[in-house]
Amino acid sequence: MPGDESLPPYLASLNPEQLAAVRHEGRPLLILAGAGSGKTRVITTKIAWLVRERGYDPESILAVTFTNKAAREMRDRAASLEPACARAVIRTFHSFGAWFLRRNAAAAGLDSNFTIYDDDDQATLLHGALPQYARNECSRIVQSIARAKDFGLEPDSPDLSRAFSDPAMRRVYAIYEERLRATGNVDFGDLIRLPAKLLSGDEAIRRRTRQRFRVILVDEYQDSNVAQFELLRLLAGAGAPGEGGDRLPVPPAYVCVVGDDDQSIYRFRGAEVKNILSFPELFPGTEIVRLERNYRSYQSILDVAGDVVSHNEGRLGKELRAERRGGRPPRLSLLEDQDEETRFCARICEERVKAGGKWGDVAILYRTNAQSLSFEKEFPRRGIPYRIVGALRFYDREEVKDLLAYLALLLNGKDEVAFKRVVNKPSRGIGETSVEALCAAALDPELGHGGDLLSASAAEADNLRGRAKSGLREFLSVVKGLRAALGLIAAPGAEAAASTRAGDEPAPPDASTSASPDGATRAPASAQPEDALRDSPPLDARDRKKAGMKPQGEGSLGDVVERLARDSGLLEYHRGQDEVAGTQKAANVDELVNAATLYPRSAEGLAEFLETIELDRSLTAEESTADAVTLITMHNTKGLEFPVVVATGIEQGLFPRDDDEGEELEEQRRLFYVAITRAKDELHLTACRWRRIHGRLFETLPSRFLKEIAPDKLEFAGAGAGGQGRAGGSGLAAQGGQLSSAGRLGGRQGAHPGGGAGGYPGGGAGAGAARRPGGPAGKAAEASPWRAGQAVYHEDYGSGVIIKVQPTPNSGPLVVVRFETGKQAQFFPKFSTKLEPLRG
DNA sequence: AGTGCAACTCTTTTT
DNA sequence: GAGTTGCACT
Repeated sequence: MPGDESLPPYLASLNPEQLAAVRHEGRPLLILAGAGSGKTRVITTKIAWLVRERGYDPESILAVTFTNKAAREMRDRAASLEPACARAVIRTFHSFGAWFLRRNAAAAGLDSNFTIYDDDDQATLLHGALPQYARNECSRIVQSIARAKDFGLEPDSPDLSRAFSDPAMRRVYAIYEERLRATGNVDFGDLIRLPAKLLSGDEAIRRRTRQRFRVILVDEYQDSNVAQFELLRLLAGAGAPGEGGDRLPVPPAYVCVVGDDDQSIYRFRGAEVKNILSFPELFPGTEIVRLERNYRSYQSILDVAGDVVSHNEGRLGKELRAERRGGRPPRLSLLEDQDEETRFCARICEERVKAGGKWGDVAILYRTNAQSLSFEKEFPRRGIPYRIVGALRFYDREEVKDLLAYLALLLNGKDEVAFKRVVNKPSRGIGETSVEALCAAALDPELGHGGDLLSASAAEADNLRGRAKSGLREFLSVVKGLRAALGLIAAPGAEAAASTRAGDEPAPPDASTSASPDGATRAPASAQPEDALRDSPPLDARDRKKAGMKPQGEGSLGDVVERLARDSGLLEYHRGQDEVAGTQKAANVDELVNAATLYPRSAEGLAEFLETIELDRSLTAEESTADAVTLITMHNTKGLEFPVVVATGIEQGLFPRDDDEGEELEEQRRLFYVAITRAKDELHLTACRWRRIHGRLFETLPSRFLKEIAPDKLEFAGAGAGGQGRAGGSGLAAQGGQLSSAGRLGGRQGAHPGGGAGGYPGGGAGAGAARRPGGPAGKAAEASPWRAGQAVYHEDYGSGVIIKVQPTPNSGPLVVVRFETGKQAQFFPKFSTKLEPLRG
């Protein structure tokens, strides 16, 4: 639109494409927003514009993102443009799903106080149902089940093979589902799948929902999976070729999705790039706006990013142009090993600060979390403050999870996973046998406990022996006291706290909702009122803190958690552990108590507290504002930017992995693209010649991605081993040539055992020879029987074939063998007597 | 039932 | 290297 009118200030600074995206309305809109193109600004401004200029009720606007952080930022920024936007529903996909299910719990067959199982809980649940599968097998199966749910597949879906290769898994999936439904809880996949099921199966809910949400915005759309697409389609009431065309008297909602196909990096979690690639076909009449002006990086950095991603096929096509011309080319440093890489990174941080910058200007990026370790060791030594994003999660700690499990059990006595976790914690003499008996009793239809383990425990306690019996009684009395404190059951000798369930319909006198002999009541399974969806969304902990909210009245949830820590004996137990092991467990317990003080002391407060934690597990105690270097995985950097970025470990075998090919390889390339485009001013890339993986040393080559960059767009810094300086400072093109040949080798590493060092321009003959006792690499390689493709025989496993060979510094080659049985194993032929090569 | 030791698997990436 | 599992012993 031409600037022929005077724009209100909040629109005036937008560029023409951004303005067009903001002021678009009507048909579906796809905004292709390149990295750093002001995407969040466009979405938030668009929300404000719809409310202000187009008269939309903020509550009729639904905006979904993929991370809690993005949702928070979007909420804050929209509200700062237009205060009424605070009433819009701006959430992550999963948090929206939870919100929706709580309001339609009965129809979905759930407890309204359901909790959300993480992958660990899922594995525990499955292991309980099918003990013949080992615990770690259960973890893997459960991952596949999650994947199936991402694809929107049910146990009886015909194309379930998309998630499982083993047909026996169909039954396992079905059993898992049955067991999960018995707990009344959900897993992450359910948060998407169940709302979609409700919407497609229940016309009243569908109508109500569509009447409410007239605008649907999706951020990071390239990361959506099949189930999320389904949900979007049902919410919108459009884009359904065929079946979605129901006869509701509600026109389709206005749908606007924003994304960047080049930044799709969650395929492993079920994300479908196809969703964004084919959006225009799935939502007929779609209009596309491209945001290609990058306000973040120098052109020199974008050039590199562009080179890399141009090697992918199947893109919508987009070229980022920097508003900041020029800049120094990114620098590639080929280093000897991880220690040198660590020191290299430290030096970059130190130099930045010496030059007047801040620690916080620098981010160190890596592919896997394990790589953070060497930085964590070295940085404190050198006095470099750092912050690790994503790892070391507070809520994953043993002691914290124990307390959370107790809390979940208070809300829902059918929570088998929580029950098993805490019934004997600290040790009360209740062994596995007793626990299994109690679970069986709870699920036995004849006994009528309806899966409620607390009720079953109370009834069965007498059938246990000695210590188990008294221990269980003890446990039950702790639980009972806490339930009373929450107002879930009438407190003995106190005023009926049950009536303080604020804001909810009064609990019906329906006898079926009251099961436990100790008087525990389950949440009422009553129908939801028509306008249930009118509730404004609950605030999360950060919002609460910011608003200085403290629960009024009769104390906070913190009191309950504190009492739980004391009564259960866990606090005392952990104090003891801390003394023995020098840990901080008791302090973590305090921390959790502290977090809970922001919530009211009620069943609702507790459910909200748990949900916040379950959905935002990255939440650290306090977003520290201290100036510190950021240590972060490449995945976690999406949406962030830093003046200085060091992307480490750009090595073949690590990034990409040797077995990455096809779609997966393209995804890794996109991940590299994301990493590169985080840098505003300065970008460094590092690759080590020796890399320690699983505590073992491997010789590596620079990543094949590096040779995809035109040599003149990178600056090369040599190996610099022992501070010897750069390798051949002249002729970048020549070095690029060497690198290219390295890349070729890298792609076929298995066929060139011991020949890896050729990729390192700075390596020099001396250093290389010293590390290869066998003399010239080529010769040694030809003499060796350990080559990929070689047939072998193993005393225990039979015959197989070598699929990969990795040189190591001291142990000779490491060979990976796939046996005819399908088993895969690695050996050091130097040490193993059981493996021998077969003559072809 | 709980402890201690040896062996084994695993690694991407996260809502 | 780490975390977990399985087994034997107390």
